Amino acid sequence: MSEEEAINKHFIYEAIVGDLETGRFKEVITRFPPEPNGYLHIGHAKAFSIDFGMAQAFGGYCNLRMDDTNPEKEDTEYIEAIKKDIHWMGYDWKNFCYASDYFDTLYGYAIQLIEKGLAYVDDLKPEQMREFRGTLTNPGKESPNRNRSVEENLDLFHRMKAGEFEDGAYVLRAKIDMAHPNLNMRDPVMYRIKHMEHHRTGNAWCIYPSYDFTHGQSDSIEGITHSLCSLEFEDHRPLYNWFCEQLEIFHPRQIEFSRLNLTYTVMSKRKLRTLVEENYVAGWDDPRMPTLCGMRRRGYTPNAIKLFLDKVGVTKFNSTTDIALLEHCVRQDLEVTAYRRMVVLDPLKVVITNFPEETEFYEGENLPSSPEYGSRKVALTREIYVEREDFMEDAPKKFFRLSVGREVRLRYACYITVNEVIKDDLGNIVELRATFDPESRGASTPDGRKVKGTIHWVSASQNVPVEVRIYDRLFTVESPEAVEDGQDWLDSINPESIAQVSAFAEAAIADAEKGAIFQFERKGYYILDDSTEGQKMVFNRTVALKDGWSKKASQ
RNA sequence: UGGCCGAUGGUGUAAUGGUAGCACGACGGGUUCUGGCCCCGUUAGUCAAGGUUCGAAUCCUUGUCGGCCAGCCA
Repeated sequence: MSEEEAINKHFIYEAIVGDLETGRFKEVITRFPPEPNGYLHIGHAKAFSIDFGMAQAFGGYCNLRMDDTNPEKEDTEYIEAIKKDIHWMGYDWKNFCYASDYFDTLYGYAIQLIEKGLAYVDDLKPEQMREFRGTLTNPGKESPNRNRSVEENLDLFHRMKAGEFEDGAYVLRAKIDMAHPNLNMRDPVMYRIKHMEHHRTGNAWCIYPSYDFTHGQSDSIEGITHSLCSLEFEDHRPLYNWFCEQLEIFHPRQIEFSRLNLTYTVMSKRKLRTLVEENYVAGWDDPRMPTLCGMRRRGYTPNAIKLFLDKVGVTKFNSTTDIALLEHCVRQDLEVTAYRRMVVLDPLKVVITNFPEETEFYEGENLPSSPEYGSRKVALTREIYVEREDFMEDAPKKFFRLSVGREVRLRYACYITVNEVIKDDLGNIVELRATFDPESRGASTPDGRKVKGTIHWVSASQNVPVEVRIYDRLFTVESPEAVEDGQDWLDSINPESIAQVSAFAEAAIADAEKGAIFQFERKGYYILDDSTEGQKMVFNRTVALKDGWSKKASQ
């Protein structure tokens, strides 16, 4: 179920096998190249699981490289968060690098291309550049500067670097083919002028290389054999290859796969940022966010995420995975790892009238399927709380819970039967009176009679009051990004994606450490929030248990 | 009406010229000290049309539909 599981032999795996067989490469070295301008989400987790996973599968290694070629957008704040999230997922990199480590080398490469007559300095304004580029259906026009002499290009490029020009005054472009059907090949920009401090190189540079002129060469410098990326870079592969060929440097192979999309959420960095900045959520690590830090706070485990990614697979098909699959995977993981505890979320008092004054203690196994994990003592007293929804006055025949005259098992403890319903002046049920069968202590009876229903409960006097945040899907529609005309994607945010209730937990919960995940029996999985302030514990609901009853009842 | 890529049940995928399988979901049943887990069953698919072949999801052609590309973003 974990790392021992056979690896997915997807098309990239097969491609690598092929490369090893033909001798194109002798080893497998990959890289994960995030831009440090946001937090990692589960889509990134798919990407880096492929990067690290393929390296691992073939006995190679993977580098972590910050793609920091644009000082406008990047921030060191994100770098530590990115490292933390990758480590959390259980991966480690061989080398930690920055694209900015290669600025000197890249500058040298640019000069080589100029000298070969394959790059030129252009002073076309951005609007002109757009005009000259042509359109999808029409070829572009060559810039009047395209045939500058090598000497002049060299001089201008040096002066660009020396800071003689304003932002945008000049760019360095590759000289390829203005009529190329792939627009990326129509003399793409290699360097632009930005008088801006860089988080690592400070003010050493006022020209910065573009993605296209950085990525492949960075891969090459690091000896990356397989540069795995998402589908939108397919169109850039010819350019990636062109630079490697013209520069005559080590030539990695770029292979593209489709990104992960999930129903009921959004995955674009821009939209996630909007949710955070416009306070639709409490932050990047809000448990409703698909960010790794959000999912961590929500109670998703690395193993659950890996299980999920494994089921999603790796293809070139643009797909949207049902979030129900992710939810299934967390349940699958937590089912066998999360200790059971009883917590009543919507309390209704029950007085067991024939119960002694003394507290009785029963054993509740932490993990009923694995007794070796031990048990805890559960206190039963004369007054207890049960879930309000577990009582019904006019109950249908199939309602296997509390109702007057119906015997029900208190989990781990004994059998009780409600015989009186107490209401307030408004007719609201405020308390139940019940009796227990002394013979049923231990949750079974000598006569072996069956009780169909078992409910969870908590002592009314020996419990721990806790706060519980019940999270649900962030959006009410499957595809929040597919907005109709006149609608805004923000309109479909689920107003009920968070609800907070005060609950009573059994005493054993008091020992829980932050980040501990429990199954609140019959309800769902909950994690003790890191930010738990004061003495009252706060739990976040990871996911509800499947509920066959409410499904049936609602039909 | 440019280029590149893609298309298998509702969803995500497997089958690499030889019985279309798995998982999720949905539905029905069994079991049960969690209406959970587990077990059993049902549902439902090769985008279309031609061609190659003894045989095509797979190869070829054409078409249809979908994605990406006209940042001095990545």
